[in-house]
Amino acid sequence: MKTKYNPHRIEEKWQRLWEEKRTFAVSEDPQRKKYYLLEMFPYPSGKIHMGHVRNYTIGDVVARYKKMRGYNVLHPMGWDSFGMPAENAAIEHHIHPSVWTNQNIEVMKEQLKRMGFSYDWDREVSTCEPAYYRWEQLFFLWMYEKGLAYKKTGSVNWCPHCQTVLANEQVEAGLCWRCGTEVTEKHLDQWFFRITAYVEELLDYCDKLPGWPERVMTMQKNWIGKSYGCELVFPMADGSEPIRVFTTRQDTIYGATFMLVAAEHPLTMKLAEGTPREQEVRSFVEKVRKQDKMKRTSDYYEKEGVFLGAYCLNPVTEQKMPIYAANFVLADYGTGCVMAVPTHDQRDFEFAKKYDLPMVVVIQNPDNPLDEKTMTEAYVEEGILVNSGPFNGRKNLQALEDIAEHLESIGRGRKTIEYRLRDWGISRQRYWGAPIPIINCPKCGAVPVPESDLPVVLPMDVELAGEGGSPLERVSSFVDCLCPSCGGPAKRETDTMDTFVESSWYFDRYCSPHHDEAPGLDKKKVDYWMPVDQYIGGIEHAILHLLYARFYTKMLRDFGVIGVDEPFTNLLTQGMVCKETSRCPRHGFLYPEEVQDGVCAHCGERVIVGKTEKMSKSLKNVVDPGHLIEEYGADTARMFCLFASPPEKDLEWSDQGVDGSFRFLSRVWRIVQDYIDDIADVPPFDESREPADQEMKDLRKKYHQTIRKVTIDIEERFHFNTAISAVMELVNTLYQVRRPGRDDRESLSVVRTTLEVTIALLNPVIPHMTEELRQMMGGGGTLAEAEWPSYNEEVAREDEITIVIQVNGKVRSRIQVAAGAAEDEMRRLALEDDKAQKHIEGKNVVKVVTVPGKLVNIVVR
RNA sequence: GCGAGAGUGGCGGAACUGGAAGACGCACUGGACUUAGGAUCCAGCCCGCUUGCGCGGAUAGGGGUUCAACUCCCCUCUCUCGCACCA
Repeated sequence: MKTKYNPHRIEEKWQRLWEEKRTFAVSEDPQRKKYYLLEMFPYPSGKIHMGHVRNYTIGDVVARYKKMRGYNVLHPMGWDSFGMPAENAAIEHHIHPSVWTNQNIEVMKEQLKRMGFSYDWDREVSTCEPAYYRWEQLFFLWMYEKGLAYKKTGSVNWCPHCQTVLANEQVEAGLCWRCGTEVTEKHLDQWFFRITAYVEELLDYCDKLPGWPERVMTMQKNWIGKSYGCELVFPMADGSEPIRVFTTRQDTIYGATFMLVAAEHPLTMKLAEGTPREQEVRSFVEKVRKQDKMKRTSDYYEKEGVFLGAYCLNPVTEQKMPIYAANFVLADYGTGCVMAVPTHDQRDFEFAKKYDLPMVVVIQNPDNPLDEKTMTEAYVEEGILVNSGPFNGRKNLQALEDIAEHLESIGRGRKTIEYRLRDWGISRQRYWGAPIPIINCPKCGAVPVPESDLPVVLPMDVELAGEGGSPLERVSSFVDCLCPSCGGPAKRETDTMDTFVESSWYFDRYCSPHHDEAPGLDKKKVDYWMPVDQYIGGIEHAILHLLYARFYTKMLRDFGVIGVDEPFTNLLTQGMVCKETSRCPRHGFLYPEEVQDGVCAHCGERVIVGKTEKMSKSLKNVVDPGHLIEEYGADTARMFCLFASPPEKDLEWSDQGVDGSFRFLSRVWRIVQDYIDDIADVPPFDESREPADQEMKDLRKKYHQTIRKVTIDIEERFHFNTAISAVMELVNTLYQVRRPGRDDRESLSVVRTTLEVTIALLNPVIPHMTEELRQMMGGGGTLAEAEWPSYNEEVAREDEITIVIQVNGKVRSRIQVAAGAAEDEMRRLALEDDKAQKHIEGKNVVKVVTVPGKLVNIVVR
């Protein structure tokens, strides 16, 4: 019986079957080795895109592979379902965020199921449900108690478009990371998580996670930005409160000739107040505040400042140093004040030149002596200390430590460490997020909601108009409440939490998704599954999400809720899905379906093909997975995503590539159909024997080699593209084999096993078709629950090898030798070889290099 | 500017620790089968000279180490990503 490959019928059939049989449902089994495979959960934005398809296909292959290898595999899926788009949709389409979100979840869940991913859907988690965020609120209370959550007034990044506060990390080059609007400054009371309490451990473990890509670790280290230095004390000339600065360059202290203060620093106005300069300084500060918002328009601002009319003293030279406010000094790094050493810092140099301030060389260039009067830029290299009192003549870097100690001994400084990392601002003036469980009482201040009153549920009856402020402020039934402490009238906190909080622990929740007792995590189950063995997701989360999740994990560990130090043992950051853009001179960017035969479907103009970029709606260079499945089926979509490039690289979309993948699937399908009648009642090959027929012997060897190659490619490198290539070779080989006669049962059994191996190896990639073929061939059960094929190293080994003969490094001939040929033998055969002889003739053989199993190189002169 | 990564046929990509450059696929060319095919099967396919065999050149460019370099070292160019006044 021969049938045509009909992906839809097959795929829907097996998806139904897996669901009915609960094939991928798992529970803790201490007898078996666990494997926790996790892909970053999606935001339910509407429907899935190719980025999801790729990410989840990669994960699914690993999950299915590990299952076949006998692991107890946890492979969950859920929804990062709080966030601004739901609120924007509510404003635009007058639909409640929860309705919009749940509709999207339904659609996307259907799509994921249609892709055939092996999720345990019983563990589905949706972060916008009170059953989820109530535990987050509980953690918040614990954090508040321990001082890990606190409130602070501060200037924050404000996006006028989204009407919300943004974390530093959400501001990219002065623009809102979501909408690209220019970010302004606003002063508000904000909630913060004290991530800095864990800064050392977070940094430490950067070197203890060998399963993470180097560059992600580097990015995290840079983000944390640890620097060793000194806090130095500069007395004021008039004896008032001294100025403290942080520096990593205490070796240049003798060259510090003036002092810089951040314009926004309180000290700036304090020093200027009541002096004739007050007006001038005030307008400068205003100017800098505005400058800040124009970050994007200029690469670097021109360095500017204003003299504050005051002086401090250099702590070692006792020289008077004028104090300036400057636009390039950061208020929130170090102490907000900087000692200026114009000779050895480029910024200070430019500043000194502009305002004609004194310069003293303190690090001399040994090769090319410096002179303050002729220098055109700061000297920032190493050198010999000069004009530095007792430290003259020493190498500057080697004196760093001694100078620090000297300053400490005279009470003018101490060694400190400074970090770039700031505490995590989690307040959002938004509706669609987890409420912060705090009540603000006019008498008692901020009072935590009692644990027994959790969850603080987001009210459903809310009006979303899109105007400023938090929508929750207008819901009096939510806001007005009684103070848990004094019983008087109070107001509920209306800020909601950053959605990165939800994604900082969802992987823990997957371990016991229905556990409804505090703290929402069943320790025994979490201990069994955590940590995540393999995490897969986009590089765009290299810093924020991953750093927050690491922080949260350490904190929950310290709360005694979980038992691991780090959440993700191995991390794979997959590349983006890209496609060329198409553009019509009249209609702008076009969707692929708006282009027909190279012309615009609307006006017939020739389409301009642009460069390849990440698929995005704005460029319209997107392929809808829905259409792809409709046309080719899920198996082809999966196949293409894996075959086109290795997972960590960007994937360039190619319609022809998709065709090619489909063709290969058809080719596999056809060859099974071709043999199906002949092998119907033939058993698999009995591996304890050897086929009599040479061709069958070779075919058997080939499938053993293929199993080996595919196993290694998946196991060691996740290189599915080369694994698939290997199976393609096997299929090609089978096509080449002379067809055995109907009564040649031995040869047919080799063919049967070849087909079975092909199907098993491809199962993680194209699960539907392979299940169907196995069933057609008379296999029982499902491949999903079958064992990964094994190979015999002995059989896989080549018994004859091609040896390359080189003369002076150039390939001149190739010979076949037995696999175990001795070096002498190889050498003899090479020297006797006719083709090699021609190149040796008349010359001296100087040397012969033999590499067993590879080559012989004859060096002649 | 600093840091990380990359650069291989017409294209996507192979080549693990230095040992046959270009696996596999796409595109292209030819053949077979066909009423026909954009289906399928088979074959060819880095470039140049030869047009059989053979020879030479090729892994961004230049230099080096080595019997041997896509692979290691130095310099230059290009691209991508991250950070970007962090004192």
